[in-house]
Formats: sequence, C-alpha cells, structure tokens
Amino acid sequence: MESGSRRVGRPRRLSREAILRSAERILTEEGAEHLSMRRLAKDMSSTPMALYHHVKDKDELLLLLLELRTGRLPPAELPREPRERLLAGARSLHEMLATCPWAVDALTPDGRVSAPARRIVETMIDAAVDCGLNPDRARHAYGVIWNYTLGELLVRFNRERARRQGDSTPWERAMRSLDPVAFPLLAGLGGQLTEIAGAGHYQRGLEAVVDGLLRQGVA
Amino acid sequence: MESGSRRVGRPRRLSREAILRSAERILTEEGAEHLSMRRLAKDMSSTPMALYHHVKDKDELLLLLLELRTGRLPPAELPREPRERLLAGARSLHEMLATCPWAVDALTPDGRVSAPARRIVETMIDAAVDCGLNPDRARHAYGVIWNYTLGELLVRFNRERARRQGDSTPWERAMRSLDPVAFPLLAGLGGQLTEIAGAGHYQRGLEAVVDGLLRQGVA
DNA sequence: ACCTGAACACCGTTCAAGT
DNA sequence: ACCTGAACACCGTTCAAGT
Repeated sequence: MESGSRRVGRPRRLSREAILRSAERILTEEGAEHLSMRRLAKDMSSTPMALYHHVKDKDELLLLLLELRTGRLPPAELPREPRERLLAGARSLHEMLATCPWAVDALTPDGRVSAPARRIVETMIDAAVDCGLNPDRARHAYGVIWNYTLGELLVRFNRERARRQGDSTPWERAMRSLDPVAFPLLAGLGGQLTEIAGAGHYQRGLEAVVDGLLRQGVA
Repeated sequence: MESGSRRVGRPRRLSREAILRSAERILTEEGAEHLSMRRLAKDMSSTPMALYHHVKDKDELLLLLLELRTGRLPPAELPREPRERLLAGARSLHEMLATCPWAVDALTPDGRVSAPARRIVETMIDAAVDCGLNPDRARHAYGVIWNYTLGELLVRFNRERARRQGDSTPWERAMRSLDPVAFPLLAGLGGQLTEIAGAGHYQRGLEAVVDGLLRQGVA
C-alpha cells in the first residue's frame, strides 16, 4: 500500500525487488559462486554499499532469495492416505530445495525456511501421527527424513559442482586409486554413482526410511 | 626411507608434516574459519607461497588434514552378526567424521576419503550382503545410510556453529516467529531440537533406516 | 630445491561525506 | 532518504626473482 505522506529525500534508484531480481539472474545464469555484493552492485550500475540500504547483509539476501524460490512453487497436492502423504511431503520438500544448491547453510536446521516449507513440515509430522506415531516419535521421524533428504541433496549438489568444474575432485581421485581386489563391493559403487544418484534413487531410499520409521514407531 | 643421493640446493625450513601440524593446531584451537594459507604461513613465520611448495593448494591441504584425523582412530571392532555389523560400521563412520566439520565438501561424495573409511564402507556393504541383499541393493543401502549420516552431521555442525557465534541465525529467527496455533506439531520440534540432536538420536534413526532398507531388500 | 615479494583479482563491510 | 568513494581487513593464487 502507498504511504499517505509524500516521499522526501533522494528518490530511490534501487529497491529490494530489483536487487532480488538481479541476484536471481546471476544465480541462475552464472551460478552461486559468482554472486557477490560487489558483482551484484556492478550489475545494477550501482555501488556495493547502496545494496546495504535495502538488505541487512549478504546472509539476508540469500535467505530472501531462498524464500522467493521456494515460495514460487505451487502448493503440493497431498494424498489422503497418511503414508503416501508423508512420502509426498518429503518429495516436495526435496524438489523445492533441489533448485537452491547455494542455500545449503540456511537449509541445514530443519527445512522451515519459508512459509510453504513450514506448511509441508507440519503436514508431514501430522501424517506421521496419522500413521500411528505419537507426536514425539512423529517429530523424530520427520527429523530423520529431513537428515536423509538433506544428505541426498548435498551429495547431489557437490557431484554437479564437480562435473561442472572439470571432473577431478578429491573424490574422483580417490575413486580412481581404488584397488578393486581389496574393495570389490566398494569399487562397484564407483561405477554406479551416476545411476545411484538418478531420479529413482531418492524415492526408493525414502520409502525404506519411512517404512523403517513407521515400524519402529508403532511396534 | 632416506634417499641415497645427498640433498642439494637450499635446506628445507618447511615440511608437509610441519605444515599439517600447524594447520591442525589452528583448526582445533581457533576453528576452520581461521585457517587460511596466509594465516598458516604467518604462524610458521613463512610466506603464503612457501606452502605451495609442499601442498598443491588449499583443497589438498584440507584433504590431507581429513586423512590425518580419520586415520588416527583405532580400527573399529565389528560384531559378527551382520545387522549389528552394518550399524556399527555406520556409527564409526559417523564418529570418525564428527570431528571434521570443516571437511564437509570433501566428505560429500561417499565417505571414502581415507583408507580406514574405505575399509568401513566395504565392510558395511559386505554386511548388507550378509543380511540377504544382493550387491546392487547392498550398495544402494549403503548410499542411503551415507546420505542419512551426512545429513545428520551437517545439521549438527551448523547448529554448533550457530551456537558458537551467538545464537541468532536465520533458523532461530524463523523459529521464534513461528505461530504455535498454525503449526502445533512443528512448534514442538523447536523446543525439542537439542534433545533431538542428542547422542541417541542418530542411533535411533539409523536403526529405523537400516531396518527399512533390509526389509525392502529381502522382500 | 626451496623460499621471498610484489602483484592480480577478488571478497564483505564500515565510515564519512555528498545530494 | 538514499547513494557514493575511499578505506579496512582480509582471501587464494601466479609469476619472476633470489639463494
């Protein structure tokens, strides 16, 4: 809403919205490693310090960007059956965050970074209760699912990053130097990493995790 | 072993070992955020570039530090019963990495960063096979356990970091602004976070994850 | 062979001043 | 009220030179 009093002082050239738009563009077009206050200012033909008039600091900027992205997704349609609802909740949390590799630090606590995320988390715990867990166990179950989800995202993000910057990360090196005689089973993992990281992988693991939690809770 | 030929050129003042010792000290006494090539050089009364004669770059330095730490732990005694062996393997991986919050990036791929870690991973997959999973499923199971473990570590690390630097992270703020009427179950999580992150939490979740995976695999 | 010094190309943020 | 410019206190790394 417009303020009743007339504006005073210098007219604004920047705005929080414009800043977020520019930041979002750098993020998608050039990747998080190129998003800096200085770079962003240059992009907007302004100075670094002008930005600090619209956001508290870089942390706040990233948080706002995260809320912007996760808030844009349409609210998930959740099935009625409680186990399915729990699975669907986890999947949409996973999906929602899969586009924000740069926000891992903000994500870590528990996935409650934006209003839509909060809704999903609440729904998941609720679904767990409907599956027969008491509230404490339901919250614990959510925590385990969150840990699994975050771990999966992290592995995925880092692999993508490695791919982008030409392949030879510590992990790739360790993989190549692995003796397949001493480590026959582990060596198999190496060749499979791509497939393992594929679309169905998270889902299949998630079902195991959820079923394990539900059995533990109702036993 | 000593080289047969006499040393030529300038005598060395630095050595990889001395560098690692200094870095290790900074890491434990001041935290990872204070470990920089410049700081490290200053600590050793040398120059940043002297370090590059002994390690390729900062990434390699961190990797060496990780191997140093994880390699120091005594090899875990693993129980004979396969399910227990799988659990014990995961626990010792978890324990081993719990002291290296600064190495998350190197960890991400799959926990095979050091020789002892490789042994444990191989043992875990082997244990999963002994539980009745085929090698593919066993590897997948390991992947899920790793994701869960890594996620748990990450949440733990970030919470500790938040504690250290005075409490008010994005997550804490989001927690305070949470409406307990709209989110009764989620709000409960807030109050419980410390307990949930306690010692038994990882273990309890791990059992659920493992049992879920085993059931999925042998069904 | 091992080390130094200066330089390059960056960071986030503070502070005092301008309009 | 909003923005600028200069400065502070850092980064990792390259490159040419010294002993």
